[in-house]
Amino acid sequence: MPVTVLLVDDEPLVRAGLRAVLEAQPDIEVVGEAADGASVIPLVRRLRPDVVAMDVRMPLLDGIEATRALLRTVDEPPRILVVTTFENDEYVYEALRAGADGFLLKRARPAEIVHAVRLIAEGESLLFPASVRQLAAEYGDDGGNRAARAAMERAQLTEREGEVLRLMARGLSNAEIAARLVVGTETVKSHVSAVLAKLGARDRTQAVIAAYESGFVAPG
Amino acid sequence: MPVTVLLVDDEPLVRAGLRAVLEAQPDIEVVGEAADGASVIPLVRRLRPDVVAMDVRMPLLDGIEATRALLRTVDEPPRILVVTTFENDEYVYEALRAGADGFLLKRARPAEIVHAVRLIAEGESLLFPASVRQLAAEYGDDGGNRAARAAMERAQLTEREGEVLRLMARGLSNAEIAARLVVGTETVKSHVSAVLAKLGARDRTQAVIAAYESGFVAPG
DNA sequence: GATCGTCTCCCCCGTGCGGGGGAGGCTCGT
DNA sequence: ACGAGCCTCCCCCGCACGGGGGAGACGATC
Repeated sequence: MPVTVLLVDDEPLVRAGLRAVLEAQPDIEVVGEAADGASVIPLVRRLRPDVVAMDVRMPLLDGIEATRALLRTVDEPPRILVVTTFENDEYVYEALRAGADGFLLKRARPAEIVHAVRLIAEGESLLFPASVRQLAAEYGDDGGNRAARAAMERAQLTEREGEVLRLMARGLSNAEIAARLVVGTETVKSHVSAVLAKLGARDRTQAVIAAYESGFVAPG
Repeated sequence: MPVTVLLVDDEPLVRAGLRAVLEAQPDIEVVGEAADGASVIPLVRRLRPDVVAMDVRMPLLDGIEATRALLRTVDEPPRILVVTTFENDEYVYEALRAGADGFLLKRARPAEIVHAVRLIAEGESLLFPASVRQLAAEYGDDGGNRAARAAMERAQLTEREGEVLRLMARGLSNAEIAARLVVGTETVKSHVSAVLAKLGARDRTQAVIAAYESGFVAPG
């Protein structure tokens, strides 16, 4: 059975584009569309899609609130893929925090969009804004430093959060990080939580993966 | 204050070599030597070293038993760095399982030995047999495939364990891995535990780091 | 002076994780 | 036929982890 998708975006053009891209796949079926966040809940109840591809910025009810509403009011809620125009959209982090499962740039290539929908449908998380990896590619992966710095800015990690992520990527526990930074473990937990939210990671392992994949830390 | 080290090895030559290498560092001090595992406990009680560099294969009491004994009978036990001649020494995994904090090949370069002692003293774990990284370097890092395969053999991961590690390195939880492999979560836990033990990793995060560092999985 | 962001620390709470055991079935090699 | 290794699943258990809140202190910015 195919993956069923509900498209939610205020721009018809975007909906049409997504539909075209997704319907080209034999295993993906677009079962409905909505133009604002408020229409989503009843549509989801009726259509029961596997995945909701949802814009963050919409009239009536934005993607964040719609995500919260879905997860709160619908049992067995669909997986939620947040779609956005802007690379550095803080609303996206809000949405991820609200329970969205993934992140997608509208300018992504069709193959990436399809890939994202499939991954989400499989129950996995897109753990890092695709933009970051793109960014690393754009910079030609010159060894990681420029790309890492840019990725940092993209994810808007503070200096302290960056330190913590680096230590996480060396395998340290919260307690060890606390000792190293000479602060309390509760403080470290705060920073770790902030890092996870900003990277869209579910746990420290995913955060470390993101650190490697983005070039924020380099292997070897 | 310097890092104090106790050397435990049945070969005087090895002890002398370690002493020479370590004493060359201003911040490291060798405070004692022992030729067998049985002598270790009283020496540790008296000298209270920060780090014990211990051979695995020794007369009277081997490194594994000595490690267990130390951790069981001494309060505030020292950090334990396991030293071995053979790259693929299953005794080492036993020792790590018994509570040793790190792993070191006798043929390692002086700088690596010093680095290992410092890391251990800082309270961190050497999470992956240094041999694996060396190995990756030996193979010239040809993209990771040959090195990864060799690293696999080095760590003696079974096929299933390799699959599990790969999924861990994609950020999947135990439950997600179980779903993916169509087995129970308890089974996945078994495999994960095996992977952690074989890699000398403390948790899945360290295992994933090891996977990246060894080239077992490639970023990008 | 007020506001914002960062860093620091605190509470409660559920649960996924990992260690410690064990055990049965399977294939393979001898 | 037997053991070895692997895969599978089970038990109990403690704890680090991560989410959800909140709050005070400081500096920069407005």
